[in-house]
Amino acid sequence: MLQNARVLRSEFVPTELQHRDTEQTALTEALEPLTDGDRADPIILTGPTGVGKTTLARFTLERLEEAALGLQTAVVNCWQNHSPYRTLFRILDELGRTVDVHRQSTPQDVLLERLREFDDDCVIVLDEADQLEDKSIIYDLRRMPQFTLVLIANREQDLFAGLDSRLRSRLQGTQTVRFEPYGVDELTAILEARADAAFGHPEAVSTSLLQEIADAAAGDARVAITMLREAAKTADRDDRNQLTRADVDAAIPEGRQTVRDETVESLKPTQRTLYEIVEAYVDEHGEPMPPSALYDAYEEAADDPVGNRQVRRHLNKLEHYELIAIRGSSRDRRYALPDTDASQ
DNA sequence: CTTCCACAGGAATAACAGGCAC
DNA sequence: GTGCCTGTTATTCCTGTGGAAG
Repeated sequence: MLQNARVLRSEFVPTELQHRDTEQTALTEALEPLTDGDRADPIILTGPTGVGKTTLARFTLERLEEAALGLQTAVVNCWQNHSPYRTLFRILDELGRTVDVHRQSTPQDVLLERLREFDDDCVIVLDEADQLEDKSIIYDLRRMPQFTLVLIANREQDLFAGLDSRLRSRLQGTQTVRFEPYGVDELTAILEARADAAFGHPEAVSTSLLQEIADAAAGDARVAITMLREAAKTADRDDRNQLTRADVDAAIPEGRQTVRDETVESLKPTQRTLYEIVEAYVDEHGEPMPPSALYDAYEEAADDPVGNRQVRRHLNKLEHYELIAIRGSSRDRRYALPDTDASQ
């Protein structure tokens, strides 16, 4: 039944965006000067996950590249490239300027120098910019006149946290486009469009089933599309050309799990061990985990355990990735799972 | 009130791995 | 190969915090 599975990938950029008109207009207008060869001011996109921030940025850049000849773009995910070095490397990579830059043995200063020498107009999108380990590279990039910055973050305050005060005051004046979670109807419409493109025939899935998925996804399009993909995979495997309620009901928890697994996959072994320990403890006891129990369990589980301090560093990373939640200070510190509450 | 304890997290430093020049 | 860069991860040492025990 799957005619075009590609459109069910969450990173797929559709040819038409739905329910993001005001955001789209705002971003397009902010980048307008580039079509005349001028530099545009930085712009910030904020909102929870799965509301189309990244998709809109990519979508808009594609249009812009058609309108402004010679304009270059670089989209970098700072979650996956959180060290300053990696981020700079990725930007150069996106711009095709890594030819004579050798991984690992080229100092960060040289990467910055390469960027400084770059002489075409260019839009740099820092996706998940709040995850940057060292945000001073935002400052460095901003000072280079050929670059226009688009900063994407879940919450504006996370982006500003850890920013140099000079830069903060400058960025505070910049335009922010805020994305709200999709409503059930909006999400259903998005799913409908994807379903039509993915399955050659319109009766493959009923609107009410899509509505059910949209409702379960709580405004997160990435989760919703993943759920639809899981359901489609099941039907495809059984060689059916229609999605059943059973497919959908099974896909709802699966889709959620898949999204989480994708994150856990990218963790380093130590981090994954720690995450699994916290997850297992909370599952079993139904309450957050106290530090001593966590350290003991970790030393038990790891074959070559890392030191106390390093464990804490990894736990902070996990919190950053929103895989665990850290509550309380000093004595009553507890490690929990983040509340999957989408009402923010 | 002082002391102790469990814990957090900063700073300096070391160990390591990839890549380059020789 | 050796030596020398680099970024990354881990260790060691340290100071600070806040509740509990004395």
